[in-house]
Amino acid sequence: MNLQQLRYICEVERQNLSISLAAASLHTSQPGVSKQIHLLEQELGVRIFERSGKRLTGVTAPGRIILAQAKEVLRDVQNIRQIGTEFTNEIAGSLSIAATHTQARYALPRAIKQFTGRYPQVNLHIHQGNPTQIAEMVESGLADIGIATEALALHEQLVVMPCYQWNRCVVAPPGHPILKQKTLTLEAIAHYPIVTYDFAFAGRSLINKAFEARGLTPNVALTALDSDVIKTYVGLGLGIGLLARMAFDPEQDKNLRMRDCAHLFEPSTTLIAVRRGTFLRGYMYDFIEFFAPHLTRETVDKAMQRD
Amino acid sequence: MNLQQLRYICEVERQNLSISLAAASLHTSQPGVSKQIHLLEQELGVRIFERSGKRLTGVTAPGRIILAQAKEVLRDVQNIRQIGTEFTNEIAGSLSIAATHTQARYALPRAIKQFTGRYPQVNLHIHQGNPTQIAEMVESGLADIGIATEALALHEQLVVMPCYQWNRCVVAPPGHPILKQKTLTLEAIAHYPIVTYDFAFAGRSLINKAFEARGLTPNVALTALDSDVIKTYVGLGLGIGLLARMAFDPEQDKNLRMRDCAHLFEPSTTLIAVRRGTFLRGYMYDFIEFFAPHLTRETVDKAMQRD
DNA sequence: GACGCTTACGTTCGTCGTAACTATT
DNA sequence: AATAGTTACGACGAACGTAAGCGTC
Repeated sequence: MNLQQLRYICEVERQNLSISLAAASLHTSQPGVSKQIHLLEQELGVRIFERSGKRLTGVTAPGRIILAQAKEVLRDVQNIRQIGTEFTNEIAGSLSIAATHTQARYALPRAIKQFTGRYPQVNLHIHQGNPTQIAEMVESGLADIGIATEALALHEQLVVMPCYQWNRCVVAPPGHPILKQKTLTLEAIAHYPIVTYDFAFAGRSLINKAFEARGLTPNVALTALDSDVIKTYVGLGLGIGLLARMAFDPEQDKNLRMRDCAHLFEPSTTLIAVRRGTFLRGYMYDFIEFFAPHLTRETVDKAMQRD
Repeated sequence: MNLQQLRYICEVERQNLSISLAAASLHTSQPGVSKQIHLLEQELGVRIFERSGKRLTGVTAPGRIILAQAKEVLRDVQNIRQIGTEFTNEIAGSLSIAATHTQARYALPRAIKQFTGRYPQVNLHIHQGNPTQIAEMVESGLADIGIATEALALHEQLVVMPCYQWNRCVVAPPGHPILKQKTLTLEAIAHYPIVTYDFAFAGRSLINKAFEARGLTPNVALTALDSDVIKTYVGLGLGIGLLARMAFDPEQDKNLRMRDCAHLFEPSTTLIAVRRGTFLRGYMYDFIEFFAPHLTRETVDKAMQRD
C-alpha cells in the first residue's frame, strides 16, 4: 500500500468512478491508475469498486469504509506538508475562507483588511455558498475556515465556535406605511409582501418560527441569495425587506429606510468552523482572532481538543 | 513523502532516537533509514530531529507535530488493512485485550469463554498492567481493547464506556474478630492492619477517600498488584484483606471468610476503552457485548461518534 | 463503432543493501 | 577505541508511459 494508491482511489471516486478522468486530473496515465487500484485491491483482498465487466459501476461496502479512511490519511499527509511550510515560512501561504454572502459582504471586510495588513504574503480566497455548501467545503479541505449562521453544527467533522450574535431589520422604500407604525409587530410585517433570504440561509428558519409561533403566515413574495439582491427588489417596490441588521448601511442605501426588529425574532449566532484535526497555520489563528476577538489561539486549541 | 518515511521517523522516536535500533526493528538497513529521514526533512523543509553533530539528541518543535500526525497516518493505514481482512475473513484474526489482574482473573473469563466458542479462529492475547499502562497500550494500538477501573477517562484518544459497577469486601481468616462485629464500619477496618491493592489500581483512591472523609488513617500493612497475592497474605495472618467483591470465591477460598462492605465505599465502575477512530473488527464488537451486554454494536458506534 | 478499462512491454526512477568514511563519546 | 550516523555506489524492483487488446454501451 502506498499514498499514491490512496490518492488514486479517492480521485476515482471524486470523478464519478471514472479512471480516465482521475488519471487526467492527476496528470498521469490511465493504465497506471488502473493497475495501482488493482494492486491495492489485491493487497487488501477486497474489491473497492464494483464493476460490470470492465466499467466501474459503484463502490463496495468495504470500499466505502476504505475510501473514508484513505481520505483521512491524505488529509493528515496534507497536514504534515502544512507543518513544514508553517515552520519554514510563517508569513506566506494561502487562506481559503468559505462564507455566506452576507458574511462575506458585511462582516468579513474589517477582518480581511486587518489580515492583509498583517500578512501581505498570504493569498486569500473567499468562497461563497449556502451554509450546507460551506460545511462541505470545510469538511473536504477546500476551505480552511467556514463562516455561517446555520448547518455547521450538524457536521461531526467540524469544530464550531460562536462569533457574535445579530438580529434582523425591516427595510422599505421611504414613505412606506410600515415605517410609520408606532410599534413594529410581526402582524404588521405579515401584512405586506416580504422579500427575504432563501430558506437554506442565515437564520431563515428562525424567521419562520417567529411567525408560526403567532399563527401568522407571512407572504414571502421573493427569496434571494444575498442581501444586495433583496435590497434591490425592495427598492423596486416589490415589498418590504427582512434582512440582517448589519446588511443595511444608511450611507449606501440612501433609497431605503430601516427599522430594527431585534425584539421580534430570536437572535442568530454567527459561527466559525474548522475541520477537526486540521493543522492550522499561525496566520489562520490570527484571522479567526481578527474576526472574533474572543477566539484566541488558546480558545481555539481548547475547542479543537475538547470536541 | 511516503509511508515508509513516516514509519521510519516514528520508529526512531520510539527507539529513543536511535536510527540503528529503528532500522533493526524494521528489518532494514541503517543507512536506508538515515537517508529517508534526510529526504523527508529536505522535502518538508524542516528538521524533525535535533542533532549534535551526527547523533540525534531530540525532537524539534515542528518534529513533535509531524510525529503526531505521522502516527495518525500510520494508524489509519493500519485501519485500512484491518478493513481488508475483516471483509475477507470475518471470523479469523487476533484480539488483544489489556486488563488489570482483577479483571483478567475474575471478570474476563466468562466473556472469553463465550468468545472462543463463537470465534475459535481468533487468536487471543491478554496483556496485564496497571490502569495507566492499559491506557497506553490501547492508545498505541498494542491492545485493541482496554479494561480497567481508573485512569482511562483521562486520555483524550480513548473512547471510554462503562461496563458495570462493583464494590469491595473484607476478607479475613476464620475466627478473626472483624467477622464478629455486629455492623462493619470503617473504624473497625482501620483498627487492623490492611492488605490491599497497589495505589495505581482498581479504585484504590476511592478507598483512601472514604477513610480520609472520616478522619481515619488506615494502617496499610502490605499492598499488592493482584487479588490472589492479597488473599495469600491474609491467609498468612498479615492482616485483613480489602479487595473487589468479585475476587472472593467461597468455593476456592475456603481458608478465608468474607464480609461485604458495599455500604462503606463509593462503588467503582469498570470501564472498557478503545482507541478513537480505530476500525473495529466484527468480533471486537461482539467481545465487548459479551463482556457488557448493554454495549451493543450500535451503542459502541454512537460512543465513538459522539466524543 | 466509440468509449473505457485492462494487458503487455520497455524505460526510468526510486529504494535498498553493502562498503567505506567520518564524527562523537 | 568504540559506537553511531553519513556518504557512495551498485543492484534490484516498482511505477510509469506507450501501444495494443478486449469488453460495454
